Amino acid sequence: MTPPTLSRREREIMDILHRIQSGSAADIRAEMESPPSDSAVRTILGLLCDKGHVHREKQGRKFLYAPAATEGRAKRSALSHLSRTFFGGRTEDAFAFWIDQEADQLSDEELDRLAARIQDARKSRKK
Amino acid sequence: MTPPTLSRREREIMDILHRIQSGSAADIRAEMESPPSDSAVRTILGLLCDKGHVHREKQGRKFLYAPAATEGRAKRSALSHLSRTFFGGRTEDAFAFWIDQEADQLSDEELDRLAARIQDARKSRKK
DNA sequence: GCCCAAGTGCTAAAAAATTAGCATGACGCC
DNA sequence: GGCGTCATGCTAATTTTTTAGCACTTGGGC
Repeated sequence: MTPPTLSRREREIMDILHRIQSGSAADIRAEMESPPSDSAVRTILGLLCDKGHVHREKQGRKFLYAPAATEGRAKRSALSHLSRTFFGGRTEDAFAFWIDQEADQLSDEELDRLAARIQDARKSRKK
Repeated sequence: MTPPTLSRREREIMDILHRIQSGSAADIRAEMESPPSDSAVRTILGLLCDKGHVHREKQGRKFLYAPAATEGRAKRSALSHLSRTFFGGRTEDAFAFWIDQEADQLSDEELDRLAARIQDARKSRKK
């Protein structure tokens, strides 16, 4: 579908950024598995800024980097891509699969909260 | 976390393969946005086979390519990566966000089925 | 003000990915 | 069997990514 537009390292960094929300070049480098040099990381960060995927602002002496898209937007996009790729876009199927997978790890309370939330969503929408 | 091990085109092809389940080199090429030459596609497919991500078997005159991992395993892995990247691995948070996002698009029946499935899962585990 | 440390971007080299061209092998048809 | 078509896998060239080195800037302490 929409072709991946990010290189390997670029994607790795975007993932980290989504995970940690924001951080300095050094913070990001610290999260990489086999980090290249400092300057290599900054080069990629620069590219991501150019492409508009990352926003940065001066924070004292250093830069603070963060995903340019709002958190909600990024989440929606990731969820939607996953749903299309693995479940033909059928959200219910995706949910169902996930629930079956995760049920073992969740407590009764968590499951109850989830079920309740579904009912809430059901009511509060429509109209 | 675990660094992306696939290049741009490799990932694009893996996504397509997960989407269409299996297909010939030509089928896969047809799904790409700006497809390169035939042989370029086959080269990448070959690499993916070498790396063990793709399985292929002779189907008459041509090859049929498919993801090497079982469908369930691939789905679990994708879901888990997403949950860790965007929700700190807190599955309940991920669910909750998704439900809120999708509730509008789902019918009452679908929501009910989902809620029911949660309760089923809750009962059928623990023992 | 002067220095040190931390942080930066640029540049160019190395490595990896992407690509097309081409020669080869299999299949079906006449 | 001979021929054309389709599909394949190499090979080698091009393009993109990834990388480190280095010189420059900024801020804080003394």
